[in-house]
Amino acid sequence: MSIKGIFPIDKWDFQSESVLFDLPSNDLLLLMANKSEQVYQKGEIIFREGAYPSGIFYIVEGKVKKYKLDKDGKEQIIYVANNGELLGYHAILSEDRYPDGAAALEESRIAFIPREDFLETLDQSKILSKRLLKTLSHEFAVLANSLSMFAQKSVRERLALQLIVLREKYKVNFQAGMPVAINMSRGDLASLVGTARENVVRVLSEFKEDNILETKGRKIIVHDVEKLIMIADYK
Amino acid sequence: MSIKGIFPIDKWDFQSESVLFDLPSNDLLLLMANKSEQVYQKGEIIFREGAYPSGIFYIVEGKVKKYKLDKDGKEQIIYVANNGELLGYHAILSEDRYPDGAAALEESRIAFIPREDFLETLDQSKILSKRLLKTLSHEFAVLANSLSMFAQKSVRERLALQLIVLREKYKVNFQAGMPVAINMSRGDLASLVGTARENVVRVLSEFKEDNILETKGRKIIVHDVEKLIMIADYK
DNA sequence: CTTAAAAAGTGATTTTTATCATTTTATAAA
DNA sequence: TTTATAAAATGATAAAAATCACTTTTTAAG
Repeated sequence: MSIKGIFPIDKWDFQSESVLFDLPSNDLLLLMANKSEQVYQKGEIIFREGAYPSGIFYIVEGKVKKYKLDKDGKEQIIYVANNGELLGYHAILSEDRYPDGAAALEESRIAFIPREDFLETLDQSKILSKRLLKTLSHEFAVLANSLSMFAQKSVRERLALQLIVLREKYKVNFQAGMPVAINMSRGDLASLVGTARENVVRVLSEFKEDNILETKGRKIIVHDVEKLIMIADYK
Repeated sequence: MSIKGIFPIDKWDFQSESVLFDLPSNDLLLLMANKSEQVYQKGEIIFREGAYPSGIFYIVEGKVKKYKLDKDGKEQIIYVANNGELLGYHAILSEDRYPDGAAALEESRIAFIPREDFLETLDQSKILSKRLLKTLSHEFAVLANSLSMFAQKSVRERLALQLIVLREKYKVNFQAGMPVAINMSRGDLASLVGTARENVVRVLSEFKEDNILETKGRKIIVHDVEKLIMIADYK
């Protein structure tokens, strides 16, 4: 059984991979006319919060964290973007600066599309504009969910929830029953869950005790998603 | 001096009032062809989270809370919408159900625009579509800010911040130096700040001690916004 | 392989926040 | 005005989370 039957994954996941999917070839050609691809190393910054946007990015392969830094430099991860997702379009569309920064969570291949090409294609393509409206409204729902999660759930519940979501993102060539390794540092996990590193480690140990998961170095292998779903949803 | 010189209010405020402003009269006529206006009493529900959207709403006069309920019925306010703002368009655009509920915070006059009229106007009006893209991307920035606020700031800091924002929303015919009364129950304030009612009361008492504000019954009159800005921004 | 540096993990303690019990004050209907 | 009801306020205590100090393990460079 897919996770969709037992957990509402789309409440926690953007759908920006559907923006370019099967776009009319005219539109796609125009959009991609001057694209340039680049490989970002793990930890490398793609753009910084507050910078003026020069274009949008498409994740060909890899994972990217979108985050904000507070004035003490403490990082809060807003979202983990995966293969096929777009980055940086909010700033262009809102005619403002990047509302958050983006950095590679692992070695990632990312295409850059200049601002002008994006805006021109948008101007010509009703379908692109419709899809962006759809994606952005869905993102609103996702962020509203995250918001109330932070306001109302405990660290234990939030960690359980993020592990469920991350497990989906770290699936590659997944087959039922196969283990999934979440390869993320405790620091990043802490900044995603919104707590201190030590608390993440402690709750992970509890989860190990309860045979919910095992850790191999930094890798987290989830064995019992159902239990995580229980913990995330119920007290 | 306006608050904009000393506090980035647009980081915390949507801009959906600009969506319909000065829209070409053709578009506006089409959109408003079948609008119907209704008065909602304080506390009355406009739409419920999870319901299928039948249209969008325009706040002619009044204030509306957008909120989510957790499974124990505990409320989390996502946003306080004011005069001139639109409601309910996310659900229509994402072709999904309402991601949050909406209820009147005070007696409010609200216009309803049927789904079909909204979609038809959107289909014909490039400018409407552009404005929605701009508004939605800006909302992303606002929610990202709220998210990291919840994850990183203390109750005291969050309350200070929300009081600054609410003070702007409760300004009517404001002139420099004039007091502004925030007329909101401690319960609603608590669900906006994401804490228990008792904590809101306690922090408000501290603020009274420090001559930052006074309370008259449920009304909160802010005397020293600068101090609130200090508290919200700095430890 | 060895080893230095970085990351993960543990324990003790403090601080913050939530919860529960109760009193005081405001509000609005009779 | 009186009075019942709801909301606000206060105090004590419990629970959750943050912080600090430290040890152990992992990782990757030489």
